[in-house]
Amino acid sequence: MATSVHRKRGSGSEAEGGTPKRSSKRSRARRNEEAEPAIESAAEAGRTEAPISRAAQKRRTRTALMDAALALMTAGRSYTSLGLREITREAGVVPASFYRHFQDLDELGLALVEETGLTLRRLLREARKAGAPPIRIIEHSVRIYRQFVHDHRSHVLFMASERWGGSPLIRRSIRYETLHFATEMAQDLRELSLLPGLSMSTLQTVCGLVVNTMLNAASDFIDLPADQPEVEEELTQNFVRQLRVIFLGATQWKDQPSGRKR
Amino acid sequence: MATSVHRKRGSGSEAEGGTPKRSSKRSRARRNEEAEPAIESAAEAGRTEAPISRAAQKRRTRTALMDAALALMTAGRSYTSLGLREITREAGVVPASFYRHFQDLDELGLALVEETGLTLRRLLREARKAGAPPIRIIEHSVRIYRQFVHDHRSHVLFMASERWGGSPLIRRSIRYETLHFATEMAQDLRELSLLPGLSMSTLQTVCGLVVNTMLNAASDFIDLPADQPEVEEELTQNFVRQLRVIFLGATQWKDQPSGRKR
DNA sequence: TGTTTCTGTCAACAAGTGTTCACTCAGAAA
DNA sequence: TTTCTGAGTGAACACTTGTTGACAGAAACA
Repeated sequence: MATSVHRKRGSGSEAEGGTPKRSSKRSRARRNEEAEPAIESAAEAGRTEAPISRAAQKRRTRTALMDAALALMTAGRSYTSLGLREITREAGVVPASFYRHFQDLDELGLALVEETGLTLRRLLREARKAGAPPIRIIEHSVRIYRQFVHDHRSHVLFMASERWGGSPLIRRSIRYETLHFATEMAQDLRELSLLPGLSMSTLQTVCGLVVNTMLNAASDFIDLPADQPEVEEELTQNFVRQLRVIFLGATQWKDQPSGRKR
Repeated sequence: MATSVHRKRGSGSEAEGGTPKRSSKRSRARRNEEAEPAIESAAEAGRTEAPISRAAQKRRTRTALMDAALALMTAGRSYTSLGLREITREAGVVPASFYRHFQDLDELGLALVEETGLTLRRLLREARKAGAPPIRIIEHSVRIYRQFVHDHRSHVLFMASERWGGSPLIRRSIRYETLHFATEMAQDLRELSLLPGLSMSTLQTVCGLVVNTMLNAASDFIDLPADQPEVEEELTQNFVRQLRVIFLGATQWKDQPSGRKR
C-alpha cells in the first residue's frame, strides 16, 4: 500500500524529489536517478481490492524495502553507499516508515544476509538431491550454480561484494554464513565419500577455497556486458578449470606428512 | 603548508567541525570522528622553515589527500562511503583544495589503485630476486607476502575490499591491476620452469586462482583482533594449505584432454 | 458496537554534502 | 626588481541526509 492507503494529498510527494539543477553533482552516484522513478513493489500493494491482513501488509512493505536495496545495488551501487532515504524512495515509501521495520541500515543488511543464506542452503539441498555422476560432478554443480547466480543475481551480488564492504556487522554475518556453507559442503563431500583420504579439517580448508572461488566467479559474472555471451562462456570455462585444479589437488593431498618435516 | 601558509585567521577552522549533538546520528559512521582530529601530514609541511619548491609542495598535499583516504579506511570505513569533505578534513586542507589535485573522488581512487599496483610489482620483483629453494618455495613466498601485507596494510586493504566495491571505474582498474599481476606471476613460473607441463593459458588460470586466494587471505588478515596471534597463525596455515592444494593440483594437471570428450 | 493497536504519513530539524567563486600571497619567471 | 602563476582559503550555494514527533485511519480486538 504505502502510497495509497491514506492517499491524502498527491501520490508520492517524495519520489523524484526536486529537479537536479547541476548535472555533475555527486559524481559517484551513477546517474540512475531517473532510470526507474520507483519500483512498484510497495505501490502495487494498495491496488489489490481485497483487504489484506495487517501482518501481511507489514511483511510486504518490509520485503519492498529489502528489494529496493537490492534493486539499487544491481544498478551498480554498493550497499554501503546507499542511503535510508534513497531506499525508501525506491520502495515507494516515506522515510519515516523505515523505522517501523528496521532500526538501522545495518539491520536491513543483516536481514538481506540471512535471506541469502537461506537461499544458498536451498541451493545445496537441491544440488545434493540431484544424484551425482561421479566424474562429471563438477560440470554439473557448476551448471546448477550458474543457474542459481542467474536466478538470484542480486542476492549473490550483495553477498559477494559486501563481503569486504562497509559495515563490520554485515561483514561478520556474511563470513559466518559462508563458513556455514563451506561446512555443509564439506559434510556432503564426506557423506558422498568423494575425496576419501582427507581429514575433516582439510576438507573444510578445501571447501573454503571452493566457496571463495565461487564467490569471486559470481562477482566476475555480475558486471559483465549482457550482450557478449562468449565472454561469459570464457569466464565459466575459467571457473570450471579453477575448480578442477582445486579438486585435482585435493585428491592428491596427503594429510599429515607426520611431523611437518621442520 | 595547507593550514599554515597563509594562516590568516585561526588554524584549521574546518577540522573538528561542530560538536556532534546527537550521538547516534549516521549510525554507520563507526564513531572514528574524534579518534584523530587531523593527521598531521599536510599540516606538518608548513612547519619546515626551509622554503620548498611549489611542485614538491603540491605533491605533498596530494599524497596527504591519498593518505587521508587510506587512514579513514584503516579505521574500518569503506572507500565508497568516504566523502570529499571528510577526506580533506583528515588531510588538514580545505574542501576546495581537493579540486586542485583531483576532479573527482573516483580520480583519487584510481590514483590509489595505481600506487598500489606499483607497490605490488615491486613485491614481485623482490620475491623474484630471492633465489628460490624449489620445494619450500610456497612457505617462502607466503612469508614475503605476509610481510608485505603487514607493511602496506592500508593499500592491500583498499585493493582487496574495493575490488567489488562502489565505483565501476575503480573496480575495472583493480581488475586490470590484478590481472596484470597474475600475468607477471605466470611468466615468472614459466621462466623458473616450475609447473613445466602447463600451457600459458592454464598457467594464467592457476595464477588467477592464486591471486584471488591471496587477496581473500589478505582481507581475512585485515580485520583481525590484533591481540590474538594464534588466530592469525591459524589463518596463515589455512592460507598455506590452500596454496598447496592449488599447486598440487596444478602439477597434476593434464592440459588438453584432447577433444573434451563430449 | 466502541476501543485499542500500529503502519504509514507529513512536516520540520540540525547537520552534512559537493561545488563554485573571488581572494590571497609565496614561489617561479621576466 | 616586477610581473605572473596557481595552490590553498573562506564563504556561500543549493541540496540531501538521518531522525523525531504528532497525527490519520484502517485493521484487530473487546
